[in-house]
Amino acid sequence: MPESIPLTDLQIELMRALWSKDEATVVEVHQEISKQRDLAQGTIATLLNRLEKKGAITHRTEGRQFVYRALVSEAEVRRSMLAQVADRLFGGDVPLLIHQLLAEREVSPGDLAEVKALIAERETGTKRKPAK
Amino acid sequence: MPESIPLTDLQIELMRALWSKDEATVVEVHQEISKQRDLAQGTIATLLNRLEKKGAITHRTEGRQFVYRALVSEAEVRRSMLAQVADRLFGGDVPLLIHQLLAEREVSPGDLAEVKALIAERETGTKRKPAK
DNA sequence: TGAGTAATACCACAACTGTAATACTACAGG
DNA sequence: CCTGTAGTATTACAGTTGTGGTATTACTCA
Repeated sequence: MPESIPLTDLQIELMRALWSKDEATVVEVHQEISKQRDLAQGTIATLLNRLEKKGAITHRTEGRQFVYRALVSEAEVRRSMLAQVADRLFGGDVPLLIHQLLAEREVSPGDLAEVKALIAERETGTKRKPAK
Repeated sequence: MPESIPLTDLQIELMRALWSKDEATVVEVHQEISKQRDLAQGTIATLLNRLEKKGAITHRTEGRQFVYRALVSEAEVRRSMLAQVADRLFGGDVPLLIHQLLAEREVSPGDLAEVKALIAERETGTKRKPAK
């Protein structure tokens, strides 16, 4: 596991912009972010810079523009951040966490069915999880 | 909903110490934290101070000691942080989140059963969710 | 070829975090 | 009464974050 860089909210927003399109110039990221909040383009550039220094992204140069690309995948970040919350806040109690989730938000019947299917899978071992 | 103060990891650890015993002196919190990491007592005092300034905790004075108490409940923090992750990182996709959870960690059969029960509850509307 | 313009680089700044040394204060025991 | 000591307050400092102004650079088009 790549040693899981911790990301702040804003940083995650930037990463999302990159994840959503694989590669993006500063301007593109800026546009993406602008849908949510109003930051100067220079700010975005600085933030991307810092993310690069932390190893979360890279860039290549295309003409005079920088084209950024994520180095950590969305899946990795999801994994580590979720694990973080599950462990530190729920003491690893997965059912409790799921309970919280189901209790506090609208979940469509279709989604419930989906979750049930997931559980069935786990139970029958259909999708074998590598024996530890 | 009390406007959900954001907490860092260390801060959550402090809060956990308080949550676990309802009230605690600086020394007690320090002892609790010492199980995990090695911080000076003065550091703990400073951190508790800052948490108080942010409104996450209060204290009363007992003799020359401060007895701290959490103002935000563990449940509230769980709620808001989980919502945070669910929304910002999973785009609100609860099944995806649960999938991640089940895929990445050991879940006992008992826990699976528990989760199934939760879902059944939701489905039958035992705990009625207000029709949207 | 010169000027406008679009990009990035560089620098600044305040707030917050992690961490602790040091100073101050008040009680307990002699 | 004086002093050790246990406890809190004050101050410090470096690193990170959020934010943006200003300087540079390098195309593009007349």
